[in-house]
Amino acid sequence: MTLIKESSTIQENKSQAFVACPVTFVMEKIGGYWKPIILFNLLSGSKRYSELKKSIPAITEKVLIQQLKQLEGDGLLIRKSKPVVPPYVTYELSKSGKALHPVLYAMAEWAVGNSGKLSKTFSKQMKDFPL
Amino acid sequence: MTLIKESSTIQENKSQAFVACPVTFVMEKIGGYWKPIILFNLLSGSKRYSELKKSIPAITEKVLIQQLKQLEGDGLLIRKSKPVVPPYVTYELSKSGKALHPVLYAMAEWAVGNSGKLSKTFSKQMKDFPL
DNA sequence: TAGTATACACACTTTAGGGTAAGTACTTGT
DNA sequence: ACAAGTACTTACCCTAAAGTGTGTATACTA
Repeated sequence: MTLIKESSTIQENKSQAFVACPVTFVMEKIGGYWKPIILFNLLSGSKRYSELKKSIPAITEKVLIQQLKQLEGDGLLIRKSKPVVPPYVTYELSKSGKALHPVLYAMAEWAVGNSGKLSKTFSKQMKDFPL
Repeated sequence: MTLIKESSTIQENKSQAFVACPVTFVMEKIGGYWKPIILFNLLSGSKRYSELKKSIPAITEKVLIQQLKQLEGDGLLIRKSKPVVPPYVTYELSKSGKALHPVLYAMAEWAVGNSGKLSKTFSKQMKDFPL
């Protein structure tokens, strides 16, 4: 995790917007490209690290843990590990993580309605959407 | 606008996730850091370029137009310009842009409920939330 | 005549995020 | 003896996003 330069204008700009706009606050937490996908995959319940990997084949291991750590740090999910060999680690949504359900759901609904050709694919996914 | 290298693994990864996950589809459209904020500011109605700039002081001009162009390109908003001097350009949400309202609203609600100290600030903003 | 306002455009630099590849520790299966 | 599985970690590199600064056309105003 590379440190953030204090003089970074980007960060200053972000923190400006951050206090002013609730939507930006959300983007700070789940704005990373993979985060919504990870949360989406955890909506259906707790999963092992390896299960997540299988669910999201396109993500690399480094990025997956990186994002998981950040989400954990932001209190959106909870990591549970059993002290066994081989390791057994599960991730599940925290209370505020679960509270994101309406957001993810609204996103998915919008995708279904506004994706044109893809809508059929998405509609299938929506059938499995955990309500 | 720099061209995207076809061999880019990132893009391949993204397009993989893109077809598989509705949430990712949404992130493709509004995933940029500033896009939700811009959309949020346009929810209340059409605005001139300069008004947007004032509403979002932290964004630079370059990034603002860049994002506006992308949003326009993705069909989320409509640009209208009057052929006068000085120029008079307004931006407003398109139909699918307006359809994002539930998403933005869900985000804002989540922010109000999960921001701790900031919740008061956000609650004030929510009073002005265009329903 | 110089200044102001508007909505950009362009070139250049910085930064954060993400990708690649390799390694670790320990046990179980062949 | 050796590979395989598990959940990571580390070091290095590349790219896309974002920031900085300057320029432009035109009309109105002081």
